[in-house]
Amino acid sequence: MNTAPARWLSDDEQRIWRSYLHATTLLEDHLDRQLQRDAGMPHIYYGLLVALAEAPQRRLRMTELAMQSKITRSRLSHAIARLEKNGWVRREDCPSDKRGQFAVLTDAGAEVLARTAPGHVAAVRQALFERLSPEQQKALGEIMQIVAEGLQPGDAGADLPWLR
Amino acid sequence: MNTAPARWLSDDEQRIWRSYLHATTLLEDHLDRQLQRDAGMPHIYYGLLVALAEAPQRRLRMTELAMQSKITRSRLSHAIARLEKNGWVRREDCPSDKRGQFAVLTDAGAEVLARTAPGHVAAVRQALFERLSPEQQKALGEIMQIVAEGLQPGDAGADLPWLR
DNA sequence: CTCCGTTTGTTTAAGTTTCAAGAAGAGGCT
DNA sequence: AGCCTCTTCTTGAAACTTAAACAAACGGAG
Repeated sequence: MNTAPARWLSDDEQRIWRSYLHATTLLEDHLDRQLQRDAGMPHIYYGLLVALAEAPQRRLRMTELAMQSKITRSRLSHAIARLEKNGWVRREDCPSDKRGQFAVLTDAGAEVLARTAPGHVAAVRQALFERLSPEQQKALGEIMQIVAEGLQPGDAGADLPWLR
Repeated sequence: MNTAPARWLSDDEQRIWRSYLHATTLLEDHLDRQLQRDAGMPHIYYGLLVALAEAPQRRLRMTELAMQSKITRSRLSHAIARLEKNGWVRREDCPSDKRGQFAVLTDAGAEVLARTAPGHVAAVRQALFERLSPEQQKALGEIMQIVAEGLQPGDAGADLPWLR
């Protein structure tokens, strides 16, 4: 229950918020379609492969991968099951913690990434970076950094030197 | 087929893009949870009720509602079916076009909106506007406007009733 | 008027995500 | 050792989204 006077959004704020909603849903749909068509998987799954490709030994613990990707472990479990069925990822037991599992990028997975990354990058570039001035790009980065930090306090300053 | 040299993202661009992905997924999850808890529906469904509430006669043709909300007609069809089951929306035949359907906000739907809007606005405010300077808010609006326009050319400032 | 391509909205099935519950190991405490 | 609690990851069912196929109605051309 909230006794404070419910403050609505100003006209400016409403415009900004709606632009945000439109742009983010359109962009997500756009990239999802692009990747579904060219790589046979949705955007999030692609992100999982990227995270694995960048990790040492091409492998990550399930929990760490889930956190990096901002998804629940449950969702990750299903997702990895699917990627495993595609032969792009394989699971390995963790020797030091018998509860643990590693998700490991297979050669086939790396190959899919190598084949589809250029097209995806091009799509991102064309939909976002090519349309924004350098100042706007910089502002966007700062804004999104602030928003993310606000919603997930604690993972920030750790490895983000540019935020001070 | 693309013969151009596949240009990867620069370090700066990568940081910006990752911040974007993190922030947008976190914010979407955050608002989805908030609305699921307080209003019993996901964010998109809430947006449909808002669109109807703002429309003349509290009603919109399915196609128009789908376009305003940036979703497919198929998805809308399912969504309205669910909202109808909740008693928040009802369908009405269009007299002038026998294929057409109106989605109409019911009193119960309006009541749900009135009850839950303040909490939702507060969540948006707290997660976004309270953390950004006026300049950043302005920049965000411009950036998102550009991105949306790029992905859906033709619906720009043209018809935005909320634009007053 | 009939034909033909388009628009409107729904439906089915397959895939994805969420939620709640649960199995199993880790780790501490007595 | 036994017990308790937390963490890790998985499972199954329900909800949601997507893609493709579809029926019905529209509307223009011949």
